[in-house]
Amino acid sequence: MNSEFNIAVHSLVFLAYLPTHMASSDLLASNVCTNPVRIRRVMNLLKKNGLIQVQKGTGGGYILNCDPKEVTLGQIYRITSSGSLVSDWRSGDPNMECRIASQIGDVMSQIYEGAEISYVNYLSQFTIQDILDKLTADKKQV
Amino acid sequence: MNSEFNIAVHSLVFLAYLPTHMASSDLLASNVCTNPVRIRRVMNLLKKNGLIQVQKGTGGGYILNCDPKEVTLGQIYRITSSGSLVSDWRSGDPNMECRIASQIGDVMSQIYEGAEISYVNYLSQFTIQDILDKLTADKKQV
DNA sequence: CCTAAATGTAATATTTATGATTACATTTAG
DNA sequence: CTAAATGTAATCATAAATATTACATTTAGG
Repeated sequence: MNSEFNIAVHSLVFLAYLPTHMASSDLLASNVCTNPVRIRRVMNLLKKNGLIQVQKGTGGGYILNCDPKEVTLGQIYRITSSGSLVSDWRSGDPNMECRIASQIGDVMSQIYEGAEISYVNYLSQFTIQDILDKLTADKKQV
Repeated sequence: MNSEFNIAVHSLVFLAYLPTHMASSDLLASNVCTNPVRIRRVMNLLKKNGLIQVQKGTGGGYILNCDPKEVTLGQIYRITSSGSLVSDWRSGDPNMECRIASQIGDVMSQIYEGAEISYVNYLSQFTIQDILDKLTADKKQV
């Protein structure tokens, strides 16, 4: 899987952590440890889905536009990475005579479709706020 | 995800389809549409886990050594592709000051661990025989 | 009105991952 | 003894992922 899902979750958690602060792509990039262009591309997806607001020009950047308790990792996955579980390599070949070789590609695709649904369901049990809470919980003193 | 899981499933279904036939890596490779070296590597994993028997030398090859009604895609996934769901790219960096950036890699890893478990559970509902049945079921006449 | 700082986005380069090929040692039936 | 098979390492080729560069556009503020 590519890592845009990670970038989206990280960025949203960051924005939820500083909800009044306008964060630039440079700031997000250095926190996430990637480059600003990737951040802008991912943020653009999140904007199109209404999860953040964007301010262009001087002093601009990104700010949260959703309730972190309501947005789940399942939603974010669907926005950034839908279909990524499906193997792009298919065994066999539809043009072959053999019933196994000619059809198994389709059968495996169906199974991956189901896996995708089960994966989204799993991710939907976590909200942005859940992740933020894990990160800001005070640690036991040693 | 890499495609060794697909190759393993396809090969096992093929062997289950011809349970008395010794299939060479060349034969499997041409049915799966890949090269014999990959087949042998994957078959070797399956052999180590007792799912097939191998006969070296002239006239050798692979033959099923399990009950296709008992072996699930979950088991096969664990053999060939365990951990492949975990994104190898980590956002943030443990050495940074920021609590988000320094810890989110670990938190996301935990989530991927859980996803892996849920994925294996999903795959465990399908057996080799289930796949074979889908492929050999007679189609409606048109 | 100008400038500096920001996003949007395309094009390109670099790096990493995946898959294919080649080569050869080993095994074994006949 | 030979031919046909597996096991496996090394190398090559291709594809995918990520980073960089470049530049058009937007906009706050002097």
